[in-house]
Amino acid sequence: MKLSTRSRYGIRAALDLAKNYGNGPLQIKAIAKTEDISNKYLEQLISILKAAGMVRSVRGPKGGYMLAKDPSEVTLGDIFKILEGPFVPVECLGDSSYCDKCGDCLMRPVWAKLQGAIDDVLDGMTLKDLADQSKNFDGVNFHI
Amino acid sequence: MKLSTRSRYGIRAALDLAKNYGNGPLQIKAIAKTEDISNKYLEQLISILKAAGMVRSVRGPKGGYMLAKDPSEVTLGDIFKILEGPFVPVECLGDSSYCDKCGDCLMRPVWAKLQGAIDDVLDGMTLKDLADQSKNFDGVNFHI
DNA sequence: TTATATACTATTAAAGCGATAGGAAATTAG
DNA sequence: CTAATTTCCTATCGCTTTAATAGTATATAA
Repeated sequence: MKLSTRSRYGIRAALDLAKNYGNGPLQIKAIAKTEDISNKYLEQLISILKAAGMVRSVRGPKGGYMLAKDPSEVTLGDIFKILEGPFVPVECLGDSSYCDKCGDCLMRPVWAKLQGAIDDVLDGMTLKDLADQSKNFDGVNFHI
Repeated sequence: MKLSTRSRYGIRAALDLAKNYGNGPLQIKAIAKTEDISNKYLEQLISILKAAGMVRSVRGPKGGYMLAKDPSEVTLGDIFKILEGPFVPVECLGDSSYCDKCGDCLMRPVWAKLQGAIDDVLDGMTLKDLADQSKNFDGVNFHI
């Protein structure tokens, strides 16, 4: 079980935006280059983030993207939920009317616990946390 | 982000085997019927569990499958790791030589924490725990 | 007016998932 | 010995998702 590139690319791009927060727009081309991600593919991912209200955009020359919120208010969980959908191990967790036997279900509490554990980790880390840490490194932040 | 049917089917089948532990082999046909899973597909999943040493088999009439260990020694994490592969958000977690900059990597500790949180939940629940709980219910254990 | 950058939509190759199919090999019952 | 039963093994298939590529339209700064 692995993460898709979507969330990883998304987090990298979002971190670049976070580090540039307050300094005007950052262009797809620039992000794609520093992160070594396909220009057009990254465009799609960022447009998803934009549709979800996480980033704003400016068109035309000197345009680009910027975070819509302060980096301290954006968690990794936010990015995940947008790009991969919420972690819902089984349908009935999100929709209790999915099945008429949820009350008797042996596994439902286990899945709920799993969901909670994952959310705790991802919601407990903000882009600001990461950006602060990245000051200790020179250049590239992470590589996968 | 959702679980595949593999681990869910696998857990259901393993729980049936756990409840039958000590009473001789249980046949694919029987498990598939009570769990309403495709016979042939379940066969493949159980053969994976067998290759991993989790179940034993007896061929021929009156044959079938049985758990190779006591249900108290089989965790949900075991089943997951066999059927879905270990939860390794990124390659470099399992293979530290994957990338020569793991020491500088900002995200690696985050992924490691996530992996730990998931493993804690799944490794903390055994088939015996589930089998004991299932005695409180009549018939079907869970439904997804 | 032109160059630059986002916006939008379509397409594609490859991989994984869930399932189906058919026959080989082992074992038991008669 | 034979027939029935059950696991074992491998191939295939339809479908969806992923990651990426491509092309055109639209907005805007200089």
